Amino acid sequence: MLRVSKLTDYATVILTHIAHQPDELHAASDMSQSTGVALPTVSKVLKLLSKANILMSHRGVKGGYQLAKNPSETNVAEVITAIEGPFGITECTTSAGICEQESSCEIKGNWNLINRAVYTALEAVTLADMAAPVRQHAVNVAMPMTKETNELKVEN
Amino acid sequence: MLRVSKLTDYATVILTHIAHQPDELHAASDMSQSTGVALPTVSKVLKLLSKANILMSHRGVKGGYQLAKNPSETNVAEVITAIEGPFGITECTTSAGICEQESSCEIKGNWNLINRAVYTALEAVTLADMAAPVRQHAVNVAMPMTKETNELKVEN
DNA sequence: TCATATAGTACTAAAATAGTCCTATATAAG
DNA sequence: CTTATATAGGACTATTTTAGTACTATATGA
Repeated sequence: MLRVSKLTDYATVILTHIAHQPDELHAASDMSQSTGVALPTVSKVLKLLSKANILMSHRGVKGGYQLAKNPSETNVAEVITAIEGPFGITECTTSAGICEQESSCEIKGNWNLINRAVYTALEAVTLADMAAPVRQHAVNVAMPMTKETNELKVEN
Repeated sequence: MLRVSKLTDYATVILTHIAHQPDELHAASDMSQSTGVALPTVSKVLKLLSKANILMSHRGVKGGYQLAKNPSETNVAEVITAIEGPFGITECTTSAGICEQESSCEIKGNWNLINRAVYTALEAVTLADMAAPVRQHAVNVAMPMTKETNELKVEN
């Protein structure tokens, strides 16, 4: 588990598809056909992406959706946030004040660090990366939490 | 979103607590009191952790739980897996053959890379880290997916 | 002005998660 | 050897979240 929702998965598939032809308008019905996802569901996803300024929409006859930015300027973290809301690996990461134990929680700070690390990893992957074949990628993640350093260091 | 379950969160709190006194036995009822989580729920978590060999259990009077290994030898990724099952950021990452589009999916490979990156980030954080105060940590994540390299490179 | 496409919202159904309870088994102490 | 106490394992219920659908409004090109 620790899974993105199905709608988020659809979103990445749809966006990758659109990224291959960034200058054309793509109607929801076309996207439904080419991805195999039901039209109402595709529409829901496209609306959410549009609201988050990842897609631009054009109404009316010959309308449709297209990317709002270059494929390299939209990343996976943004897509997840657009579909699922604020990014948080624990409840208290997103919204403070819900957990009763929050004030005395010893590990809240560490969860925040982990959250940041996961976010950074997802932020580093763009639509351009998703549209490219796999073999041309490099993944490099290191997250040492040692006692040698004395300050929080997050690099993107 | 992209959230670990509440039970996983409880698990980390409980394990961090136990990590402070690794040589003592901790009864479920004690853990319930000190964490504020209901006893049946705490028990459920402890059983799952025990089954995954993260905790050792002792039955009977004066029984309880203790860490099966050193705090530095258990990491957050293991804890998540113990509570939530196999680690997978998308459905197809965990179990192939469920998604109908899998055979023609263009982005499956990229999701696998992302999954690996997230897992590596979580794997790098141990119980010893969680039990230590926040300021003594360093987080360093880089995940360039460029066209310059020609092979998959994953470093832990 | 009409056909077609998105916008927005509300609703229903399904699935995953959380939480509880009960019975069995092990063990230390009296 | 009996009893109190603790975990083991499984089944079950309730709750919450997610997925999916439907309907009405609005924009736009022909």
